[in-house]
Amino acid sequence: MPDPGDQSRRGMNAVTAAPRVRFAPSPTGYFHVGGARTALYNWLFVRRLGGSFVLRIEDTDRERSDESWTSGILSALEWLGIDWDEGPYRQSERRELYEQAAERLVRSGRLYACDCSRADLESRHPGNPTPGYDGHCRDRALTPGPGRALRFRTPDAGTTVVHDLVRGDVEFANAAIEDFVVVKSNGDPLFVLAVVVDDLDMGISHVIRAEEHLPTTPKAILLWNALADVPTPTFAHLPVLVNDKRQKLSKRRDRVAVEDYRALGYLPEAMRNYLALLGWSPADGREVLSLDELVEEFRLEQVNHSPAFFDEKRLQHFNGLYLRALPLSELRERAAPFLASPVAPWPDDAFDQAAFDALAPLVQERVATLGEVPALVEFLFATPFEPDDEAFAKLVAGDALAPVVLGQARDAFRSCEWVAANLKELLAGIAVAVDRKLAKAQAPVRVATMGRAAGLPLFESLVVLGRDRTLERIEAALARLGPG
RNA sequence: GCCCCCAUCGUCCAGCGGCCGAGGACGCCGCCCUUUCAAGGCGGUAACACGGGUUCGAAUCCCGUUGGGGGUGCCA
Repeated sequence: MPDPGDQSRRGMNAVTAAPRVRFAPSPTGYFHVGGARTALYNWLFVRRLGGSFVLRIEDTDRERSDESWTSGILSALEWLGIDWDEGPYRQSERRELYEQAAERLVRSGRLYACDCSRADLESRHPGNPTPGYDGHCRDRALTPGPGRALRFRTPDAGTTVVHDLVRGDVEFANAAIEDFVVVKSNGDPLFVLAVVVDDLDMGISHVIRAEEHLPTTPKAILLWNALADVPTPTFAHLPVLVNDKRQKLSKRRDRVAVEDYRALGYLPEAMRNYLALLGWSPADGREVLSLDELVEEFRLEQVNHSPAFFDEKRLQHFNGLYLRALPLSELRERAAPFLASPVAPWPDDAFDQAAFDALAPLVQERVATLGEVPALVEFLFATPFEPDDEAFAKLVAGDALAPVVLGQARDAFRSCEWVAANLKELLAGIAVAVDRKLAKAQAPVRVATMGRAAGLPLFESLVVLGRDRTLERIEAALARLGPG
């Protein structure tokens, strides 16, 4: 009998044939960036080699899985531009395959029935915090049936080696691998069985997934070799993504849903670029790479070994780069959803595309995400217009010269030619008159007309705002200051 | 507890025995530019966890320690 851990046949597959990979998320929560990176690495790997990307939904846990999570995963993948060649397959629809495999393994003696409850184990090993299964039912020859789980009879000796493209060979002593459950006592197949049966059935050549799966891989290999006489897939275990406490990203604890970033106005190409660089970098050190360049340069063998922190600041940097590189027409299209209901802080009929377009170039170089766009142009569309209280208090009400500046600006703006250079020149003159730098003199005018202490360049903005509204707002500010 | 993985600036990466008195990027700080804010330019800050080996020579190889992480009894 061959050593079940024997891997000598490995390497015969997928060397010349096109690789087949699978991305296999479980629909038990929103899709987070760690899953997105795993999907991306699978995708990059297989695209250059002309292979196939299979999408498989691992929903064997009926308690925790939900179809709504599945649709979220699919739309997030689409948004990122990660397309699939097959699927999505659902493990919940493939149950028969797992049952057949389990039957075969029972017949060949690799699986045995077990009726030990958790309490039984505890009573046999009181106080033992975490022992593995003790093999109690191994030789009891129980008949499989309801109320009895199916366990895999693991070898007592020898070693199972995981050949990993990222980590090299990782060895596990078979003696340390307990007889693990493969089918629950209620008949449901467990993840480890379903995955192996599917990978086998789908002809998967490379299993590229997060490092958290590495410890269960020897079990999968044992199972695989018990089921079929074909080489196991090649494995690649990617370093996990961690939070600021260096713990694995968790759906419950950490707010890192791909959908959230989309809603905040991150571009998929920026997200992709950033994600690709989380755990890998091209040989030449470039950091901004197009999709084609990523496909061309990406190598699993170059993937880092240590966990990476998802740094939103850095993502933001990449997003800004991509945003600024967009042609204006494209920026306009991408920004559109953020300028309309339900996102925009103004009614749809208050929006004026031409006004936005006029300021778009100035907007473009000031935002890191599309979500920041509305705030910059809100002064054009907000109805009614209300200056920010804090800014008004500080830069208008709190400035003894503000009434003078505002009053003179109103007078000067009343009849001049309405172009930016003119407005600037007029206000510069007022600045001189009140003995101030232009930078400080423009502050009260900015707050009165644009509502905020900082934002787009003042004069260009006023040109688009128009003379009437500009004068109205200055009057309103003066009125608010009251007489004297 | 046991098994496994990992270990270079705060963060993400480069480094695969001499080119390293450690390089790039983000962040942070300063300066310049400037109608605010950005963007941009320039400069600065800051790391090989520790201890043993191996070697003429170690961030790079080996061992150990420490630290971090992951997995672990019918989740995936």
